[in-house]
Amino acid sequence: MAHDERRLQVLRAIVQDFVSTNDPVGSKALAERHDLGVSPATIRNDMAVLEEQGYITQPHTSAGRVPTDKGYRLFVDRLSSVKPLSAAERKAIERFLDGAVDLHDVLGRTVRLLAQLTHQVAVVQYPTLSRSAVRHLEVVQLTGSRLLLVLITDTGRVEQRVVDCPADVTRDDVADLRTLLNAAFTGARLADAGGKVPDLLDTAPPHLRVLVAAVSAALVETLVEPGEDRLVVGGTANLARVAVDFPGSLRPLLEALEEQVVVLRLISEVDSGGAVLVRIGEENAHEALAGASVVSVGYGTGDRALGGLGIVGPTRMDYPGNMAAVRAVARYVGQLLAES
Amino acid sequence: MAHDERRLQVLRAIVQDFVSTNDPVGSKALAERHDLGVSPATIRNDMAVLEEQGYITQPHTSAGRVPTDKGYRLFVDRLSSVKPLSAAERKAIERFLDGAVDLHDVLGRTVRLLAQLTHQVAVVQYPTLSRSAVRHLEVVQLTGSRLLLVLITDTGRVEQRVVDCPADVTRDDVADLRTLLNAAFTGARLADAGGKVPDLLDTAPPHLRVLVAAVSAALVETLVEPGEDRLVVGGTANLARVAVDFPGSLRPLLEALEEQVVVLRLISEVDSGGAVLVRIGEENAHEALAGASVVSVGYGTGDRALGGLGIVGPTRMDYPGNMAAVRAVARYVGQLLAES
DNA sequence: GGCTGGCACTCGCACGGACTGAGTGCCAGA
DNA sequence: TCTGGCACTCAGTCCGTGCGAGTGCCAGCC
Repeated sequence: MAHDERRLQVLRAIVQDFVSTNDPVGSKALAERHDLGVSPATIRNDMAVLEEQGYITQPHTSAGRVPTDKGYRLFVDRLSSVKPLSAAERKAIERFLDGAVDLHDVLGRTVRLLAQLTHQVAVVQYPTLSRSAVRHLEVVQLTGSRLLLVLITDTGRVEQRVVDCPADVTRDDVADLRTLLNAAFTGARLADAGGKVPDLLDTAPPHLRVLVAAVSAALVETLVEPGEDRLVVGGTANLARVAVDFPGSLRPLLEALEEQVVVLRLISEVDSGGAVLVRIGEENAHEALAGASVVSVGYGTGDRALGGLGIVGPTRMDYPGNMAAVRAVARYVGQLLAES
Repeated sequence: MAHDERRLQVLRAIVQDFVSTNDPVGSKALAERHDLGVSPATIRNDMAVLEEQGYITQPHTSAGRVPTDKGYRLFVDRLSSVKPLSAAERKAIERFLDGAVDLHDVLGRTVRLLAQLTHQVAVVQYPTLSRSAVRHLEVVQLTGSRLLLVLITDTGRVEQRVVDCPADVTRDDVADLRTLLNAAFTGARLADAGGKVPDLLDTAPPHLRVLVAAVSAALVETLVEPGEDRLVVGGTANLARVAVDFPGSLRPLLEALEEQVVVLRLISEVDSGGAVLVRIGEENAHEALAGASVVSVGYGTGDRALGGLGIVGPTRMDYPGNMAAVRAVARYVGQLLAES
């Protein structure tokens, strides 16, 4: 029906205007600013229907309309077209990320870049350990019985863990241990590492068994520990800019961002197909994020998803633009990590 | 003169009351809440003098008085006594920091702890590389000509850097390189590393010279690079709580906190004698911090300062309490790092 | 049947005046 | 040198009014 079609145009126009002006939008302004081909009165009728269906709402009786979460959802799903990045923006991404010197640097730059492109808070997850493979394991002796185990993954992540051994170990033991560990684990996915421990223990020379057991335990623990899925957050200053969209206070949101676990869950639940995921307002489940939207996507090398990245902002945000930025940055980071 | 003495008591009372209530404090309230032994009228005379001297000011004509930066300065320097931490707080520090599993973890816990104790934004600097010593250097071959150099310091910091070599290297070369590097640098202060490079180059076998040169260059670069002085920031949610103390917006402050360089300079300029440093309002030089105070102190093992840590908050803060907390945490972190 | 112009109605908000009360400075007296 | 008294100042609050944006509804038109 032609009706429905026009009503959707009206919804789109409302979202666009509201996002850019932050004023509830009325029928008259809408008719003036958009070529809808009908009079304000007709738009009013459409708005009444849209409101009844729950896509828009009025803050108070004599005000214009504002999109609801449901309205934004419809907008994102059916009304927004892909907004390609400008050449300048693509250029900026390259310029910004090239010259990064290690993983820490790459992710630090990524988060700043994303915050700058979207004017929102950006979050980037470190490549998940469980999906990474072992590039090298290093054992450094700290004292007689304390060893430092250093894990280097193929994604460039470096993790360390102090291991206390039951007894003093010799320099030769350390060297043997290093050889054994690398033979067993190098190239293996960390997710599979746990399964290799029994084999390793069987083949290890008896006098090293205890040592190998202690060190493998630390290794497996390192990757199982969910706290080890790190997160980089940046651009919180952008929150101050949009403070007006968060009545009450920014506090719950800032707290949620510090509570890495919460954000981690959001960011790491990425679509396996590589699509950009948008969670709007109440869809976020976590209370502190009820007034916020999260745009996230997985990044990876080739077919392997390494982690997630995305942005957090008010529900009143430029979804098409932010989705494009998030996707572009993820793609570029994926490439960058594949090279190294 | 007894006069001066009482005037200082009045200033102290004003600071204490204002910090706890955030209301400009008047002569009557002061006389009621503190045993100054004189009438409000007398206090008014003292206040007039204090105002003339620039220690306090009135937001508007018919309001009470508020301390100026200069007033807080006098309070910190002469009027505040050390406020020992409660047993519960000491206990909390121990409980919080024990069980940390690596340096990253220690500093993460420290920043959270400090934010929680002081209800302010906390910042902790990673142990400065230049003051650390090399515990171990590891070389991992990524591809034929790309090496990953991993530096482990005696403070538990692990840094990595990718080194592109002019030509392919063999496995034996890598092993030799590792031995050479560790022989030359292990145990040396990183600040002295640059000076050891020429010697190392002289003694290195000719076929390894180019390799050693490339890798040493990367090493020296890593430690010279000031960007490598990392920072952990936490408790920004506390800013929202004290938003009222920052009239314009939190934005400049949040930006300054993200601009690590700015904060780094503040935090790393610590007193060599180990005293807690307080910078109040305008004393901070940096514009965005004009309305903020910074309380910082160096932490270290024994006589060696490794880095700085501290808090950032509104000028209206509990100086004695925060100074005590910062000092206690720094002391504990120093111990913790000395052990490992 | 759908669109449009007209119209009465609602209600948030900005403006302005009056009031209140906390706090001050000053002065005369103890 | 301190104190009580007193006149004065002025930010914040409350309240009433007017304005204007925006709506819903209805009768008429295509």
